[in-house]
Amino acid sequence: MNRNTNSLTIGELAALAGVGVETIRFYQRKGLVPEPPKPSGAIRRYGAADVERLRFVKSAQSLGFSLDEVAELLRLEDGARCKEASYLAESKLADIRRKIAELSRMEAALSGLVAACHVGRSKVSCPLIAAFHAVG
Amino acid sequence: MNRNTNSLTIGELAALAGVGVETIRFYQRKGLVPEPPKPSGAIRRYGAADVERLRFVKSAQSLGFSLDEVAELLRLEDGARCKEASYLAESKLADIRRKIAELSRMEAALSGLVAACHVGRSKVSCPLIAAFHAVG
DNA sequence: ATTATTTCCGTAGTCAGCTACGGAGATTCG
DNA sequence: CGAATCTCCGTAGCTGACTACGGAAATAAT
Repeated sequence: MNRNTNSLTIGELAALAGVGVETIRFYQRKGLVPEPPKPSGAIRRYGAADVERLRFVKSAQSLGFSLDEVAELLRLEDGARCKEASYLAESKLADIRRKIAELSRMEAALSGLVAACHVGRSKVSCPLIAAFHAVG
Repeated sequence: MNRNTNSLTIGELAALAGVGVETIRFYQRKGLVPEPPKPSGAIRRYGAADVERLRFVKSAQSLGFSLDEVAELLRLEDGARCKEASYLAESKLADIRRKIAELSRMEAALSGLVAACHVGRSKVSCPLIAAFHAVG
């Protein structure tokens, strides 16, 4: 499993990244992941970088980013021009920080609930929504 | 705008929560938000709690929770039994903490990129994906 | 070498989450 | 009071993100 050799078939890539083969093709059509040239016969080969890229797409997606937004994040990874990259990065940073803040409020509310449950009695009400009053 | 009076029509509720009227009806059918009884004529009335609940749904959704998962979070809010509530809460807490950890790695990677850009020269590459190598 | 997988590629179907439509009744405005 | 606006409810259509299908060509297995 050499880091610089592209020895994987699309099926192996899919298995390693935890997605379906059809999902990879779909992402290729959208330009989210590269469609490498055919080295020998008629079968494309993939490497470790492709596995990581696919995992990144899935992670970002589970954090509430749409595929279009993931594409923007990937443009940063791919090394856009500094000026525009930093502009886009700042905007994404704001998104990310907002998400972290909201999740932190959720976490506080839920861990409070769990703690109250473990202690025992006490009126168990879950101020999950209340934790969001301060949000935008 | 009294906190305990339900004086809003569905249209006003939608405007305050920043969603469409049809979206509210859709959520009512799914059981995510209550469909109050008709007080006088044939028109339902809503209050501040409904506004907060809708905002919560939208927030949770933007953090990568599906509507089914949001429904589970809301069951906690609605005061499920302590035993089961705490079990579900612990599981959701794990989700939330994983999301926070992933977002924090993203944040570190991106703010590093922005800092490098502001400093000036230096090869601007964005190790966004690399920040995820440690993830599960 | 023949059979079984797998790849490739295009097109079509599926599911979640809305969004729009239509028509009857309720409410509000001038 | 009459017209415009809104609500109610059911059903149908749309977008994003897959997922399945089908048939030819390539590769792997026995």
